[in-house]
Amino acid sequence: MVSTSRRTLADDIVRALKAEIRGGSYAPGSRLPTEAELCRRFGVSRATVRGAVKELDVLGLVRTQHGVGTFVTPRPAVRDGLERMGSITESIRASGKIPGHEYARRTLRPLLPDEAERMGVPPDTEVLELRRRITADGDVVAYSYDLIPRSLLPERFDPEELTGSVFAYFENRLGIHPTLGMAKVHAVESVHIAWGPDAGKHRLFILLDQLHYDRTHRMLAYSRTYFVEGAYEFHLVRTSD
Amino acid sequence: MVSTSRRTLADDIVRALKAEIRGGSYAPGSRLPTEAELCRRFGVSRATVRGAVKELDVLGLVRTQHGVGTFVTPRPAVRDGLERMGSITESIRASGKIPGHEYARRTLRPLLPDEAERMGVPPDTEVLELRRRITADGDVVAYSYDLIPRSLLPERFDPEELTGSVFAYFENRLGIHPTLGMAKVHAVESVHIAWGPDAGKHRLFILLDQLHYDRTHRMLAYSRTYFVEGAYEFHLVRTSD
DNA sequence: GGGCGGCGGGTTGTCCGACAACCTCAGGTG
DNA sequence: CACCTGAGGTTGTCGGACAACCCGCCGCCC
Repeated sequence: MVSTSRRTLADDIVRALKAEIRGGSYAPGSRLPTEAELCRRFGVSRATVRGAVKELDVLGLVRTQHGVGTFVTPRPAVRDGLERMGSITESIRASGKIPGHEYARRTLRPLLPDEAERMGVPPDTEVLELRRRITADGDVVAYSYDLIPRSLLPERFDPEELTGSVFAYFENRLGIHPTLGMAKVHAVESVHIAWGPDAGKHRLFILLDQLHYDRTHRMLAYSRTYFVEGAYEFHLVRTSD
Repeated sequence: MVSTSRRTLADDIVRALKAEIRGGSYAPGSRLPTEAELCRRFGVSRATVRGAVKELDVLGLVRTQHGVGTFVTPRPAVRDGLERMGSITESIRASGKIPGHEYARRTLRPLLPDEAERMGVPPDTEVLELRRRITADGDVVAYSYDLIPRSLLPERFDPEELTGSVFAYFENRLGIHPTLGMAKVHAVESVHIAWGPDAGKHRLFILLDQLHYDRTHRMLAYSRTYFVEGAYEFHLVRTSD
């Protein structure tokens, strides 16, 4: 959950209810069990249940009504969008296609001064530079350019072992969980971005110029991802108070 | 806040603390007063305070640590981005520039079948069609195209009274609060979008193809906003659990 | 002197029981 | 039929208590 510590009882309940809601156990708009019932079911006090429900409320999964009950919010068709941090690979797989990665460059080099400033790290930091293409069912979806601080990588790091999703590598190999991304969005038209067999074929892109952090605000990576216009569905859920 | 009802005590506390945090009353990373202190200060029970702090936690404004305290999260420079629903006008003003609106069309007409399907309303719905340019210090920032159901507008509606921000019109004149937007993002290259004095000058845009809702999921508007690439800083804060 | 461990105070997490505020709906009343 | 009233159920708030946890102090031991 949001807090830093281990796992609290409320967290467990949040996870359980999240899974049920997303899994469709409750029809959209239907009532959640009352707090008293949830107490019995999870064997915790009402204070704990209230904490969990409060979180689901703030997250927008449910809505509470004083004196009535709490209801699962009828979500529009698209659940998560661009505002949700997540692996591109994963979202491709979710759309029923098979993701692929083709690496063109995996080299260690010192950071240039302007890059260091953009990333907010010392100028002499050593980074791993990646260039790759991300594909879905063989079609190029995005051209990506990433810089990852050497200090995050294992002592004995072999660039060859980085073959698939960078996101998955962080999660599974390094035990690092990217949870925050700060991106700038641009429309880009250029024939110099695409390379490989499709060089020059794509020329219109959505650029995500992005800094990645974990929950402690440690800088994890700087990436520029050029999504081929039309090849990737970009959704965005926007909210206000 | 998130819940539907009036205003709860916890809501008031959330607002007060939000204002203080955003206003910089607490240094980033510093401690929030303890729950006990907040109880005394607001004259409420700990249950209420905990509800408020929980919300701030989930919203990412603070972070609680069991046995230590709760701390305001050190926010990166950019606070809100594209994922935050809000008036374009407002964000222009926030950047220190003066927003302007130039309307080219304000007409009532019935909806076309494909538009109706996209908006999820009956095919014969009458809508107000708007075409306008949004400027900052006189420079065009975006070309916008909006459709608003006639049923939301006052009985006696004069198109001429809609002169500035549509967002502000909703809030102030109609008492309607847009809180949710579902957008598709595209990169667009075309010479046929810009009109007026700058016709043909702009040809690269970021398109936000968006449906607006209020908190009860009532459809408020369908809009296509073409942001002139480079004229508007697009930030996006992405998060995961 | 330096390192280790325990202890105490402070803070958040959870529990319990109770009441207030609020909504719904059935039934009565005019 | 319209309106009021009340009972019952649900969330919001209250008060007090204890558990789990973190930190720093202090004394003990080597």
